Amino acid sequence: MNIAISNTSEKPIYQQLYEQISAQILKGELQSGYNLPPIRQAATELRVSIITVKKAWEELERLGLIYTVTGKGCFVSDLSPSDMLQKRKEIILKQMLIDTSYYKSFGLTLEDVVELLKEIY
Amino acid sequence: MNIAISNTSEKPIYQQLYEQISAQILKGELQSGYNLPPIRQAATELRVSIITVKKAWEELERLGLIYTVTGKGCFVSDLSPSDMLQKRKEIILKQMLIDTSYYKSFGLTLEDVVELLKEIY
Amino acid sequence: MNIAISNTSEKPIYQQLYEQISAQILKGELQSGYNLPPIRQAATELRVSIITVKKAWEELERLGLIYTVTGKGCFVSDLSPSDMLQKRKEIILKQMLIDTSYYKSFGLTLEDVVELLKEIY
Amino acid sequence: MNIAISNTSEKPIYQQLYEQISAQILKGELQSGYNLPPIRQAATELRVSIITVKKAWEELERLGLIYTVTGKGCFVSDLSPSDMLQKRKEIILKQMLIDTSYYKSFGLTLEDVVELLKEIY
DNA sequence: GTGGTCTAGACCACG
DNA sequence: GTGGTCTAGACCACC
Repeated sequence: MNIAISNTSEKPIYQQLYEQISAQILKGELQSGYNLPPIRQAATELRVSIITVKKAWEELERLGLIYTVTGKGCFVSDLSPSDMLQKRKEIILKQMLIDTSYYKSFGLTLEDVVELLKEIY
Repeated sequence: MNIAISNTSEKPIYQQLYEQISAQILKGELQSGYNLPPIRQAATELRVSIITVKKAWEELERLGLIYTVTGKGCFVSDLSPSDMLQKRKEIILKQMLIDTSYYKSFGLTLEDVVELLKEIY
Repeated sequence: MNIAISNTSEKPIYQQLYEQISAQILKGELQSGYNLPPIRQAATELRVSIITVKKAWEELERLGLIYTVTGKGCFVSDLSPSDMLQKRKEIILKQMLIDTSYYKSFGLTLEDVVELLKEIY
Repeated sequence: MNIAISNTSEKPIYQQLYEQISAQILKGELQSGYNLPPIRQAATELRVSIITVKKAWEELERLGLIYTVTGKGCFVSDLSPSDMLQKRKEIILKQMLIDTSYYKSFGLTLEDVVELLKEIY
């Protein structure tokens, strides 16, 4: 569990949390069955409220990335590599559609975008 | 003035406003000296609050894209084509840096991103 | 808004809330565009926490039954009668599958269940 | 003893246990005098805690479906067929009252419910 | 005034 | 010790 929280970010904390964890799961850094830290422990370590952690965990469960066993803990779901690729693609494409509509509003062509990307990536 | 407002969007309305107008200015659709509609009129037409329009206009002024003449109205600034290109690049790169950091968090390479962009652009 | 809360019920309060409201929407008692009471007002009237109301409203939004306009309030979605029938059926069937599996575990046939239902309905 | 346990279910494990066993007793699958497996053995086989099994057995005793002989084990009670029918009806009706109140909250008539039941039973 | 978020602390059922 | 829920009160952005 390697999480960076920014209190000054525009993004809500719980969203920062589930975005980072979902990325780690879909990259394979957190493997199937991995036992997430108890929400209270995570809350203490990250210096946020229990409810904030809970909200992030709930979103991860809704995405099918983790499952909860009351009284035992939360665990990374058993996803096949193809499931993971599929989910990863879904999540990224969703964001990319927003990004491209922004670029398009400035009149950028695909070539413009690719060129700029190469500069900064 | 061709603006689309979404009430249910996550983006605040004033931000939707100034993003769309700044894009139109930097694309050259709204040319130097163009007289923006009076705040009250814009508010009525767009069915939003006067305060919301005021905030958007203020942000545009802060960006140097428009200037206000008290009692006469707001006008698109006189930017040279190179200034406009420069500003456009600044704004887009600022957003693109955020976008790419998100892609990177999922472990995507430049090639991955370009490929996905080609699919949906 | 006619809601009954039971603090002694096994069901969490937020669930009681969204179940009752979703039922009212799908029965047509709360019509499209109906402005739900502000969460703070609802919390005060129902003598529960703001967060509890928020959680219920969030679930309703997730179900597509209401939508939120920040700064303005929450409103019942514009569902066609066929959409409503569809959603109602989905929700009820989901529960009914659980119920029937319970009846089946006792060896009851469809006829047994129907007969008992007629007795108590 | 043919029991299926779900860790991710909303129902507590001890409840899953006594519901399934009580159903088996009342269906006649477990007959009078049947010696239930020792708590420790059941716990091992079902991969749950001893405490959990104990709680389920206690609930069954409370329902009058089994009795304990200290040092010898737990046995299915000697119920007459009419007693069993009576108890079975009680338990099922109790649950059915909850179920029907839910259906009623959505405005369903007896006919609606019966029709849906026929679809899925 | 409205929703959006967050905190700190509490009680409960469950295992 | 774990998750599940709830409270009361607070600050913020937005309209």
